[in-house]
Amino acid sequence: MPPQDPTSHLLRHWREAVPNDRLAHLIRDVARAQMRALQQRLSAHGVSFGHWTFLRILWIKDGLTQRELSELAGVMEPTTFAAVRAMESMALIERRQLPSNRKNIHIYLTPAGRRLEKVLVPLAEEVNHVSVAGLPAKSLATVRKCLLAMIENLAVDESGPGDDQIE
Amino acid sequence: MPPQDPTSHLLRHWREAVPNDRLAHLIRDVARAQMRALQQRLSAHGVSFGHWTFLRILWIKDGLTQRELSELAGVMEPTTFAAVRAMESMALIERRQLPSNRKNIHIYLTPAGRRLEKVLVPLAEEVNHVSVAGLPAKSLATVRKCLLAMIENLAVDESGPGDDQIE
DNA sequence: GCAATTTACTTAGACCCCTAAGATAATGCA
DNA sequence: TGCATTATCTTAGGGGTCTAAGTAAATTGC
Repeated sequence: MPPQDPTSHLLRHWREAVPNDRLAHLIRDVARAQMRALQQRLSAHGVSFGHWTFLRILWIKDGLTQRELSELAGVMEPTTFAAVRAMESMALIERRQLPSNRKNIHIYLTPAGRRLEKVLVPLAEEVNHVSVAGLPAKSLATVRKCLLAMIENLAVDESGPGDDQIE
Repeated sequence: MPPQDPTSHLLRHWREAVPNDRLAHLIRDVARAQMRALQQRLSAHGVSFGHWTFLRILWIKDGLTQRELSELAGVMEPTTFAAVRAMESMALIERRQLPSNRKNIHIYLTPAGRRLEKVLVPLAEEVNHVSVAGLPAKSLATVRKCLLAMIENLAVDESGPGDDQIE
């Protein structure tokens, strides 16, 4: 029985042929493996990974506009739009227009959406826990610091050439 | 002029509201930022990010079957199939059946596909270079080690419950 | 007050990745 | 040999993400 799951392929791949270079691929593969692990757990509750991203934000504060939600999630608006539409049809959220502004659409959790917090958050914590098992806190602090620095470096790269912003 | 690029959103997001937890999201965001950075550079040469993944492997060794290519890339076969079909239509690769086996399809680089190596590899190296700028080699070694351990942890999680393999 | 600009949501289309299932060739075994 | 099993490629369909462009409301500036 050959291992069917993608993460096993990944594992052999990295064990057998790690070029000293190509940190990017390693990061990407970890991201995918983590996503799959969470997705698998979420699906038992009828929630997709994409919804999780937005629910997390809404549990902290709802009533945000789609634009605000997009910024907080770090995705473009069409992505948010699609997720919001799907979650609305699942009755996890509601979209309301306030009389003060007919353009902005505010997203509110329904009771069902709010209830999911207690169910879903432990699943994410479990994935986090599983994935860092056996790793010293000090190393993880280094990982966090490096990843954050990489995001900063890449943000400069992305916005840098072309439009030099006034910061 | 509000910053339009997603990485800037990400950056503010992580600077302003880093929960001590949620390493997963950080990893995911770095992966996306890196992918965007490379994609942007590749697109100048008419190559998509998906093609890059497979070209990298084929530059090292071509003539692989789609199955083998999938394993090495760490993706499922339909993903490989779509990429291979696209690259064939771009004349970067050729698909050949050997007389010994009419089921297996072997993927070979065309001269055009092979030539891209010299053009594209430096772009990936540049992204790597940009993203780790200013980070000490020792920290990066820790990052690499942790990420590899995380892949192992997640692979166990994914294949573990259900079918206990004989290893 | 109204035209021009900006902002926010939406649509359309593309790419990457997955799962599930279909088609066909190769292999194993009675 | 011939049937059952397995392996490989393929198709279908869906989710998540992006860019580019369309629509409509709000704001700005004359």
